[in-house]
Amino acid sequence: MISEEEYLQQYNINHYTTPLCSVDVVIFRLHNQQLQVLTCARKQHPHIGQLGLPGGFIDIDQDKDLDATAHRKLHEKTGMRAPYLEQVGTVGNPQRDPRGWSVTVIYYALLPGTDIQQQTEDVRWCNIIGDSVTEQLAFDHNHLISQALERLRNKIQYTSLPVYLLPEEFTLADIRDVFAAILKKAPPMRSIRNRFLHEDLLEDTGKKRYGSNRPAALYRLKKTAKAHFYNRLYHTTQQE
Amino acid sequence: MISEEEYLQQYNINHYTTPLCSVDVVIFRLHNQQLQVLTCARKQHPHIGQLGLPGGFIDIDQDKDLDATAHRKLHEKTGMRAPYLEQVGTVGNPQRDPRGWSVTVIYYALLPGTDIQQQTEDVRWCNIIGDSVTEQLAFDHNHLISQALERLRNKIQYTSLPVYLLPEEFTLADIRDVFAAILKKAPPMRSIRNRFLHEDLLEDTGKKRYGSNRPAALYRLKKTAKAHFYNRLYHTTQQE
DNA sequence: TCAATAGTGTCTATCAGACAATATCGG
DNA sequence: CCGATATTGTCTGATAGACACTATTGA
Repeated sequence: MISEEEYLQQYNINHYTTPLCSVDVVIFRLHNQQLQVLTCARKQHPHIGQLGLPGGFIDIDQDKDLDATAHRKLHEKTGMRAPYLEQVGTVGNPQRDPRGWSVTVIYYALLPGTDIQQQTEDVRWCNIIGDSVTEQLAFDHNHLISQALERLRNKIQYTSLPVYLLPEEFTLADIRDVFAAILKKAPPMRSIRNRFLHEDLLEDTGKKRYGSNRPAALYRLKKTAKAHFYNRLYHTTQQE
Repeated sequence: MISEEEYLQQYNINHYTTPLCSVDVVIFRLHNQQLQVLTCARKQHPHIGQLGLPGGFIDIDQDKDLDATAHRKLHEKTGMRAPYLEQVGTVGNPQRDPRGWSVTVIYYALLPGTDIQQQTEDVRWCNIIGDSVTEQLAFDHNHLISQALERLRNKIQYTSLPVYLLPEEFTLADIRDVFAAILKKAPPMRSIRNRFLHEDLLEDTGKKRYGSNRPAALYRLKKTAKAHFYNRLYHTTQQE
């Protein structure tokens, strides 16, 4: 029996058959009331040229942990730091990648909403229709989007996540519109109001948004605010 | 530029530096009102001889997906199929394994409670004290237990999971005791009763458990019952 | 009978939601 | 003024929980 020192000295991961291991990030944003996911054209085999999620292999030298890998992928494609990033889960099987048994850790991120067309370089924002995007993505990326979306649809019902999809200043009706965009239905304004104003979560900017109606108060997330968890679900927005 | 066929033909995962990838399972049970986790002595380097979670590498030839790996590990160590198994998340960093950057997918399982000592072969049931076991486990396995336990502590507050830690027939007071064992506090019996009997989840066996007091009705999970999600938390058991 | 635990009745608190009433803008 | 949307007031319903009361066993 050899010692642990000797074992580690001799150990070479490349002598073993291990699965591929990657990280994929589902980046959501709202664009003109439409929920979108960022995709980019693949520059390498397999599925070269096809759209896919930002993601790929862990950089053994650079990434200090899995979250760092996800942050890095996000930053490479958007140049931004996301106000919300969360791990969804991990899928692994021999079919999802033609190179063999492969494992990928799924993250999702929420970016502040925007009405501005930017459409930079090689990235493309795809509309969410149903439970994924309509484009045929590389690997099982359509399915990964479904999983992230399912988490998002559940989680907005008992957390303050909707505000992370909005610009810095927003009205309560904007929150309702986030629900409508993501769930195709929204809780009544009374309920949204009760919830989001009751907690010490938002602050009134004092500013108003004007239209041809009574102006709406503009709120902003408090600097100290963390993602907030409520202890009930809405009734009107539950899936059955 | 080569074709995808050529690329795949030439592709050999062993030419790349990829992280280690494993699955670890945190198997919970209740034993005499004490929450326990199954550990086993490691038979190989690294940390040979030390206690660790059941788990290890994916069997590329045998496992059809990650869940299958988790089920296999569970079955190898317990000879049982768990009534509840769920993926918790995935951790990865260069420190957790002396062989290098490593990723592990954490699962947890709930086994029916038992008062019987079995203590077979090489496995050992460790008591949960605080947020992990007191034994010093291999790798970061104490920390993996904490993560699984945190999920369990949250999830029993809005689901029917407590029943998966009980034997086939149980009383409502047994459910309360599950809460007490896991959270060190329990919701009032009135609330447990309201919740578990209101849904179409349990059925009365007609049998009673006798003691030196009024006998308690024995219930059983309906065959058709899936894990049930309630839409509120208990108030008295929330962490703050 | 008593001790002990099971189970019920009833009232309160919290919060989602229905719905009506009122407020404030542009035009 | 009117139409539109914001905001408030008030009542109802669901359900957790407090608490007192009743039920049923063994000793």
